[in-house]
Amino acid sequence: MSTQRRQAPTIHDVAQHAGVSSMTASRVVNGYPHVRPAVREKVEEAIKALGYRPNSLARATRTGVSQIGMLYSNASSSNLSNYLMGAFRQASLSGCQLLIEPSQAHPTPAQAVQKLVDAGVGAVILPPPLCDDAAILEALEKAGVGAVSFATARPREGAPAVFIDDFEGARMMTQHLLDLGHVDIAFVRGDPAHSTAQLREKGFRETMAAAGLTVNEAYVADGGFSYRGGLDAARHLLGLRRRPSAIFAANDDMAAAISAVAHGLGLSIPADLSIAGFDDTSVATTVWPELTTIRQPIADMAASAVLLAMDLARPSAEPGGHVQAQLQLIQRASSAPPPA
Amino acid sequence: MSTQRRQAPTIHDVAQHAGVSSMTASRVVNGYPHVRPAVREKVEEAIKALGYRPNSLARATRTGVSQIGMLYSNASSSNLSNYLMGAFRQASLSGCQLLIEPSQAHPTPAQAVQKLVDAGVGAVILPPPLCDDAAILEALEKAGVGAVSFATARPREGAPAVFIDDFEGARMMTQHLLDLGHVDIAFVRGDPAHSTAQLREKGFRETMAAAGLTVNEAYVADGGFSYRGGLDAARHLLGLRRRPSAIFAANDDMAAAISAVAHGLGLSIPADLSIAGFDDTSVATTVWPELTTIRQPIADMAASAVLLAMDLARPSAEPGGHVQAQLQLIQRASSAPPPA
DNA sequence: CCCTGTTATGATATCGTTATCAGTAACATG
DNA sequence: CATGTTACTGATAACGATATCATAACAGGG
Repeated sequence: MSTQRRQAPTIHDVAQHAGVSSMTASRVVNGYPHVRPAVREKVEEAIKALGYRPNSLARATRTGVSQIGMLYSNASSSNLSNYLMGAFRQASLSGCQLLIEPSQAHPTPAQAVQKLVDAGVGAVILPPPLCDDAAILEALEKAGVGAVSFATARPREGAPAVFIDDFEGARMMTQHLLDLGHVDIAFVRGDPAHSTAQLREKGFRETMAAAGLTVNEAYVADGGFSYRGGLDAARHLLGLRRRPSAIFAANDDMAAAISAVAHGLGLSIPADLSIAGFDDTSVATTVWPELTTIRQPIADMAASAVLLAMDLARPSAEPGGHVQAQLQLIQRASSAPPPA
Repeated sequence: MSTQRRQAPTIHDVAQHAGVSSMTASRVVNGYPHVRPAVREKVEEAIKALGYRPNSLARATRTGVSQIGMLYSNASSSNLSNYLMGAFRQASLSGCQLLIEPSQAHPTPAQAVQKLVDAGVGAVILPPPLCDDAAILEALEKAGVGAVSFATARPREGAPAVFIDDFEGARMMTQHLLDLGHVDIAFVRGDPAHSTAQLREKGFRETMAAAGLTVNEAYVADGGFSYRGGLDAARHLLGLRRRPSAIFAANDDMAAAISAVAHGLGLSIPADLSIAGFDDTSVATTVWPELTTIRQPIADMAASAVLLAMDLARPSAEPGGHVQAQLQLIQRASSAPPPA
């Protein structure tokens, strides 16, 4: 019978409790100036006492923050949950409404963008490869809708973007394998059409060179970023007379495929072969042993993208900044020193 | 310079355009009765002409729909993006605010729930195994906060729940393999502590029995729902003197592991061995060949859960209903008739 | 003392929507 | 014809928050 639902306290309750007007309470909540320290403290106590939390929906109606459009493509599907999670969490906090649109649900990406524009969004977030699509960017500019590039390999000057340093990530992983003592390191590259793939390969090659090692070209295989391609690459690399002691794949899907082939050949991971991936998608912790990989803070990046998009949606839209996310080397069980 | 941002039309614009009051327009938008057909039509034309879309945030402030809490656990991580996507999309449409909380970020799940209660949510959505946790349910009832069970194997009477029929899913898949002509069908079961795992095994056994086949107990292996467990199960099953012609794994992770082992043994899939999974998680389309599996409409289920939770959060909360989602057999390249 | 300016606070209007209630018109009933 | 009883419609007031403007208090300069 104790089903009395606690009504969430409003800013008026806080104001009354503190003996001030709701406007003053609002100023305290938002950290605005022109409030005497004594009053500020009194309001803060009231907030604490009542457990007040601002209602971001109501706030948004008044401040008029418009809707933010967000596209997603199947390509990033393995990281999709993190992408969505980070974006939605931030949207909730900031009280903005997120319209998500799967770009593959439309004949062309441009139509997906158009749908969002028609829905009245104030800005859109574009993941690759849409963020590098000149036609889409032009259409958005024409409609007066700002765009935030997400995880683009080539941030545009003067346009807001959130991205990682693929080169640096590949460098970190290559260095990790070198530090373990590996010398015969193979690389499975992604789809060379993606600038991301090029940067990762460059990071690998330059780090090897910096260590004074020459890259054996037989040790560089194409994997096209897919599991299927990874299978083929692994069969080639592990069938060589002189096997590499470590394989660095440009993404986790390919690394998982390499793991499968290695298992099949009776190789023990990581005792006989070290494997490294990139992205830290769910497959990295699904396969056994779990993959050493490079994690991108996708959720944080998505949250940043939402904030940038909200800035962009304001009438006083400034060019907006760039946010570069920090990468992290996640060392798991798939990498170890080479066999003696 | 064409940066004029289109102000989204409001219901007042619609009303003015149609020559009625905004209240009448609101009634039309919400499908309420007591509007003359002629007027209704006029308003609908205005809506179309102006491209009006209701502002769900503003709507929510007035209707006072509170926040909905949503927990998630790593267990369902492979379907996490669909879970989040469906929930957030519905929350956006309904203008409710979703607070998501990773249960593994707290020492005990009960603390995660408490955090949501303290935040003032009107109801929470509980995925397994939390939805079957008596202590948590009791704590929620005490706090006067309703709970919606998500994907529970045992929907509680009188409590809202969204679920699938695991038995039926296993039956569908087993029947699919039988229809292809398989007789020697092996089964890799999940963690027997999960009621889901039990139901799936039961579905397999009863369908085999219904076809007049006795299940060879050597063909039933434990996989514990993990890739690692799937590897062991596959080594056992594929090492038998008389190999099964098809293996049905109780989830996709285990099926992927079976695929990896089969590749290693030089078996061709599906020519030499058919493999079937369950859940249709991302790994099902990552591995090659892609897995035949059972898809749960997780996104739709999550959307239903949000709607149930919103009903529950209303002061006039009714016991709330049960929603059983439809399963779908997804036939991909990993299953085919047995070798001649 | 007035004048001007700054800082702190509150009153009021407003965001886009819906709940509530009052009012009108039409129609049926006695 | 008087009198309900409906079906319809709109005016007004909320929801919870902030923007804007007005006001009060106090300071310093003339």
